[in-house]
Formats: sequence, C-alpha cells, structure tokens
Amino acid sequence: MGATMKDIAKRTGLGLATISSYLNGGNVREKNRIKIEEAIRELHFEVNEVARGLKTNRTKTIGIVIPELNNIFFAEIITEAEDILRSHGYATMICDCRSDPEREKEAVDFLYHRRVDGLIVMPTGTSDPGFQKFLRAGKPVVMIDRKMRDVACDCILVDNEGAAEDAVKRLIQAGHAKIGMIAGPEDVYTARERQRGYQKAVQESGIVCDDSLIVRGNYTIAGGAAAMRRLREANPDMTAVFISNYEMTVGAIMEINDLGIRVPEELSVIGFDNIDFAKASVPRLSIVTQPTAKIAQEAAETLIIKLEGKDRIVDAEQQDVDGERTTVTVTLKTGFVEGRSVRVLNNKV
Amino acid sequence: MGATMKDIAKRTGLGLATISSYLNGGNVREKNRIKIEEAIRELHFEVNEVARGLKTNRTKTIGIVIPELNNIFFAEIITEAEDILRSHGYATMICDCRSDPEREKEAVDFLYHRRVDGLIVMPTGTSDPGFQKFLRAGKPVVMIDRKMRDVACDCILVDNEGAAEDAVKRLIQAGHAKIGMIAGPEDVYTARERQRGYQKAVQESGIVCDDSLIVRGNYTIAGGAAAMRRLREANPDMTAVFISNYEMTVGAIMEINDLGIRVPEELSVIGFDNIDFAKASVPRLSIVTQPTAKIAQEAAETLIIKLEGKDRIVDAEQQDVDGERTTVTVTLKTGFVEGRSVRVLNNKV
DNA sequence: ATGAAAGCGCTAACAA
DNA sequence: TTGTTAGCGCTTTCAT
Repeated sequence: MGATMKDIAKRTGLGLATISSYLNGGNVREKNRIKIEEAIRELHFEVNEVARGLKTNRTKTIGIVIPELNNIFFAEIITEAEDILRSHGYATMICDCRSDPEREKEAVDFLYHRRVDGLIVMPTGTSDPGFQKFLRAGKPVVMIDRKMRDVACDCILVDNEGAAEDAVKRLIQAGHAKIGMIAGPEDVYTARERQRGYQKAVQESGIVCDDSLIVRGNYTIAGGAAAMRRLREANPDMTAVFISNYEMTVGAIMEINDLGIRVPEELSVIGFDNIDFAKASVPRLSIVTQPTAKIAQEAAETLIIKLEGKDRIVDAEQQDVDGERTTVTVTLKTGFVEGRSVRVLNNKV
Repeated sequence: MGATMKDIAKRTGLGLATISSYLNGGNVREKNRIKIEEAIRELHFEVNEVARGLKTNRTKTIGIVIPELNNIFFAEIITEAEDILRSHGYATMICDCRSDPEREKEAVDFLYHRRVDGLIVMPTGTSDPGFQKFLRAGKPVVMIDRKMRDVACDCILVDNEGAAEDAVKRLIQAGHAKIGMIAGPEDVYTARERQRGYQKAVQESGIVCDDSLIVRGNYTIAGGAAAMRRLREANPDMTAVFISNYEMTVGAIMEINDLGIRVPEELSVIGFDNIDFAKASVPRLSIVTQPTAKIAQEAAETLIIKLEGKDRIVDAEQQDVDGERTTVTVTLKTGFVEGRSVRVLNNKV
C-alpha cells in the first residue's frame, strides 16, 4: 500500500543505500537531501518498522508485565513509562497477568515470541516466569516494586519498609502506643516489607506489640473495610491505625465513617498512596505516597540506556561467564503528605 | 540467535515449504510431522513473528488508544480486551493520551507507523485524529464508549442516557421530587448523554427542574466532593442525588459523610460504576454499573471478525465507492445494583 | 557520498 | 504432500 524506499530511490534517481543513510541520520549531499525529502512528502513514505526490525533484529518494542492493570498504583506507573518509552520511539506491549503466576509465564513467553527488545515487569510469582531467557538473549529486564533473588537484573524499588517504619514512628512520636496495622497479603513482597517496617518501629519504641494489632486484608476496598472492623473489635482501645495500600485505605475510611468513629479525635489514621483520595477526605488524610512517576522514569531510562548503550550487543556466552552483568538496584524514597488525621496526644495540638 | 525454519528444514531433510505448511496448520505426513516436532523441540525453534509480519503484511498487533489509563472504568475494559486479543494471538499496543487531542493524534500516528492491524479507541478529541487513515488502508477501527459522526466505523456504546434516566426515575418512583445531579464535564460525550438522561426523566415526571440542581464536576474525587458541597448549599431541601461517574461518587460520599448527612434518611444517593466501592459503602450504595467486560468482549470480537473474516482484504477504492463499509453499532445496556442508599418516601420502607 | 547486491526469516506461487 | 524459488522492505558490507 504505502510507498517503500525503493519508490523513493526510483523517484530521486538515487540508490537504496543513500535513502537508508538519510533515514538513519547519515551524511547525504544537501542537494539529494532535498530531493529525498520532497519524494518522501509526495509519496507519503513512512519507514516500515517491521522490515527494519527484521533486519536489525530489534523491534523497538518493550514488553510490560504487571499483576493488575486496574490498580491505580500500577496504572500510574504504566502510563508514565509508556509515555517516556514512546517519546523515545519505543512501543509498549502491556500484559496484565491478573496476579496469576501461570498467566505471567504465558505473558513473558508471548512477549518473547514477539521479540520485544526488553522487559519492564512487576513480578507476581515467586519463581522466574522466563526472565532468564531474555537476559540470556542479551535483552534487558527491569524489575519494578520487587526483587527476585534468582534473577539478576536491574531493579527499581521503593523503600517500603522505611516508609512503613516512618509512618508508624510518626504515630508513636505523636504519643500513640496502641497502633493497629492493616497489612496486605502474606505472599506479596511489598506487603511483607511494609509489615516489617511496622514491626521494626513498634519494637524499637517498646510500645504494645500484640499480634491482634495486625490484621491482614487482601488489598481491596472490601478487604480494608473488613480488616478495619476486626481490628477495632479486637482492640477497642487502639488509638491509631496504619493502612498499607490505597484500596484498603478507602475501605477502612468507609468503615470508620460507618462506625461513627471520629478522626482524629478517637482514632488517628495514616493511609497509603493516592493523594487525590487523601485530599478529598475529611479530615484530610495523612498518607504515605509512592513516587510513581519517578519509578516509571527510572525504569524506562534504565532500560533505554541498556538498549542504546554501546555494550548493547552482549554475547550470551560472556554473560554466563561473568555470572552476572552489571545490574543496578535503585531504591526510591517514599513521600509523606501531612493531613489532619493524626492526633497529637502527648502535648497540645 | 534462535533457530530458524531453515535450520529445521536442514535438520529434518525437508523443504522450507513443508515446515511452513506444518507451522500454519497445513497437511504434513505423519512421519514428517514427528520429525519436525522433534527438531523444533531440540533446536528450541520459535516462529519469528516479525519476519512473518513482513511477509504477510499483518503484525497481529492491535493498537488501543484511551484517554486515561488510571481510570478504573477504562482500565477494566483494557484489561479484558487485552486478554481476549492475546488469547487470539494478537498483541496490543496501548497508548494513553491523557485526554489530550494532540497526544491522541500522535498516538494514532505512532500506531499507524507500527503497522498495527486494527484499532480500539475511546476518542478524546472532537475531530478525527487519523482513524480515516486506518479505514482507508482497510484496517478496522472499533470505537468504544463514544461515537464520532465523521468516522464510519464499528461502535460499542453504552446506553448512558437510558442509564441516567432509569436511575433518576427510580428516585422519582421512590417519591423524590427534588433531585440533584453531579454531572461531568461538558465536553465529554458520555457526560452529556448522562445529563440528558437526567433531564429527560425529570421533565417527563414534571418534578422540580432547576438549573441549580445540576452541578458539574470534573470526573475526579475532589471534583465530586466540591460538587456535592455546592449542590447541598444551593439546595438544602434536596432529598436525592444522582452522581454520574465513579471518582465523583467517591468524592461525594466523602463529602456527605463529612457534612454528617445520613444516607438514606436525609439524602438518597445513586452513584456510578465500581461495584467494589458500592459494596463497601455503608449503607451499601445503589449504583449504575457499566458492562465493562461485555464492552471489551464486543470490541475485541468485532475487531477479530473483521480481521479474520473473508472480507478482510478490502480494496481501498471499493470502500470509497461504497461510501461506507458495513459497520455495526452495538449499544449495551447498563446494569443497576440495588443497595440501601435510596429511601422510599411515598410509602413505608 | 553513493550504488550494487546480499540477506534478515518468513510465506506463497508454482512445479514436481 | 513436498521442494524450489522469489520476494516482503529494510540495512549493510563492499566497491566506486
């Protein structure tokens, strides 16, 4: 349908190589450059990336594998990453594996067949769903939000433990001694980290440390609401609660409203993610925020550097010899947005 | 790196065509089939889709263009569509244009260059960002959630007007006469439709129809909260409110809680989308639901049928002569999930 | 700086 | 059924 380089060559009377050179930023005589540009315009020529990909063995396409697309935190990262990659000429193929390791394997395999140049992933399962295959083929893999010990690749992490620890310490500093936590699923990496942060803060401060103060939700709105209720039932005298993801924060707040508990007079609350929700809450919620844009940016750039850097063409053998390539692990700091949901107990507000 | 068909041919002593035939479901002698399969296994052969795409001029890739990825309604549809398409062997390239017509154009152009086989889009702008180019090239475009008069393609819509009308009529039937609406931005197609539904219901019933009863939010949580406040201020005697998207529903509910308004005793509420939120609300919220999975399914299937159907190879000329191809417009019914947020005024509860 | 020609991995005539 | 061959549109030596 569309015009090809051949057409441009014919039209301009130049050789194929010259056109190719022009297209790839090579040196072309001024006179010819003009002719070529004219022909391109007239013939509506557009490079066929597919053919180019076949030849160069690079598709200029990045695969993205995530647990859930309909989760604001993930969606925000993806949106941003896609934007950056596209501005560098890379297309993205997104695969939502619905937190299912089986589907995750399929997705990775699918992307491998599609010959994507690299991968950005937020792993779901515990064992490698096929990332090694990419690495062995010299294709970069960047892991987000989570690390896997048996896959040596770049990682962009968030200091989840530190974030939780910091949040809980703020509560402690404000004079709270009986602090509940709505934790996430045990099999989720970040959930474990956040819980560890809570425990660290609690233990270091020597305040009440009771198992009944930690209730596990499943990262959903309903789960957060149920957890809040159980937490309150088991600990009527609890003065503060830390909720460890967005959906559960929404659920917990709804439950708090329903129980008629006043925030922060009767209960202090620190939530997670989503500043929009925090701002709309009354009183405005204090929350831990994750640097989604920064995560995406780091991930995309790490990938692009590996992709375009001079060490791009790496021998599969050589990597095996090395045992591991130079990989980077970036741990980003979380933020904290102060609201009015934490009551200061030990001195006047 | 990977083995090619040639390698398989050499290994088995067969010709290239036989291998190709096997790969594409052709008839191959049992004996050879086994040999081929063995060779494929041993050599870890995998079809190079890029090469195949070059030859067949089909990339087995679908482009998706949406206004916002971090919007649950869109994300749910995309997730589902991606899943279906992938199960049919199609990869999806998703472009988030952030509700910006300019970016939308870029995205469509980008996907065109990438030679995607078809498009699923939820248009943002008012003028064609380049869909015609696809249609002229014989590539199907399926529009979701919205129609554009100057682009003749398949459309999967939701009966927004009917949904709003139905919701408001439920309130009227329950005896409410002063019903507020939190409407969406004026330049959003679905927002206008929902507003029209409200107006229709109100007018037909001859109840109070005051401009101050419609307040426009911007489809965000904060916008919903602000709108709720204004609505209440302007109409202290309003007994019911209809909120026309999910984010604003969250915001409105928060504001209602903050103002200490009891639902449904003092105010009846009908929200939109997201059943999770509705369920976790206390009292459980009555909401209009959109059939996201069904939308995705219809869109994906419509596309696949066009793609694989016999009328696939359509002449550009012929289409122009026809003026328009056979296009389908499907309008899906919305659902309604009954909660406990609507008070019945005219008789006992 | 430019041209000629080979070939990336596959499909699809056409022959056998 | 199977093999031979000619491209798909591009990049990339290697000459010129």
